[in-house]
Amino acid sequence: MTINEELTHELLAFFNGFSSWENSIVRSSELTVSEAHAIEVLGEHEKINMKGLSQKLGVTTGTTTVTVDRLEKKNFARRESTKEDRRVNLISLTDLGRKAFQEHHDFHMHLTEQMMSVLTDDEIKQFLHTLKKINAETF
Amino acid sequence: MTINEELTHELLAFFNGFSSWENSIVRSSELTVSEAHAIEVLGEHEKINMKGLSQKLGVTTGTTTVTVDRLEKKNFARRESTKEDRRVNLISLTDLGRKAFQEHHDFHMHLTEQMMSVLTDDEIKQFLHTLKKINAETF
DNA sequence: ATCATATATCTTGAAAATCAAACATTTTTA
DNA sequence: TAAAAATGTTTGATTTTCAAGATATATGAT
Repeated sequence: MTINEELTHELLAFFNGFSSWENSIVRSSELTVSEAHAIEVLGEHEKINMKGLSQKLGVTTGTTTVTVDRLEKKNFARRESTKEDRRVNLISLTDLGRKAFQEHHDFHMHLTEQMMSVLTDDEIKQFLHTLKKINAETF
Repeated sequence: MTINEELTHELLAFFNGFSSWENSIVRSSELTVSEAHAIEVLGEHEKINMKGLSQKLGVTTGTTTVTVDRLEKKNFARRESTKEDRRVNLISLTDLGRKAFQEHHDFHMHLTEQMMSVLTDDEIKQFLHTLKKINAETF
């Protein structure tokens, strides 16, 4: 087995593990999966338009319209149109949405802590450095 | 921003990036998303039962029943019951399923290569080592 | 051996998630 | 200004999912 095959295997295991964890967290919360994902992104942007949100989520804008519709209906997010470009809707979290974000974010922080607890300080630093590089160059 | 917050942020970005990439790959293939995920898992196990497959995928067994139904209908996988425990179905890929796995796996190998191309050899080794540790201890 | 409990899987009914394509509106470009 | 491009929504269909209940089988305690 080449190192790239090993890496591919571990990356997939990591992705599936992360995904399973996320699903079980969301299942026991007030949010649906797509709502949670959208809130994760919205929590890191003061305001973001539909196109940008769709790209971050990796889905079509049509799908995002549906998701944001539901977030608005549940009072987690709001749309706001802009003067500069009247086609654009800027999405942001409401106070309630921000609260949901915090709760979900806390779970993620716990997961991170759990993952890091098996590593040395040097390994953690190196891991962060590598992740940053990969994210910046690949995604 | 603490290092754990940074890590959480980068992990989420990594997960979303990986997810978006996977979606766009699958969209341009003959497989649906859930079929592709199931095939990814099945490709790494000679045989696996419904419960195990469900856990690997992070979904309920009911959902997995539907997915495997479709894989069987499309002749990508087969169910096989066991003598030892007659409740259990062992799932495995057909030749056609194995071919689909290989094609999909090749895409993953390319993604891995692309990600690794921005790292030094040492960083790659360290990254693999860290991933293994995290997967073994966390998921 | 029998009965209660646990386990593995499937079924059902409903909701959520998704896409592609068509549409409306607005902006940009030629 | 007219055509092309961009942003977002709608539509119609399919896929994906869950929870809860049903079925069949296995296990454990008596």
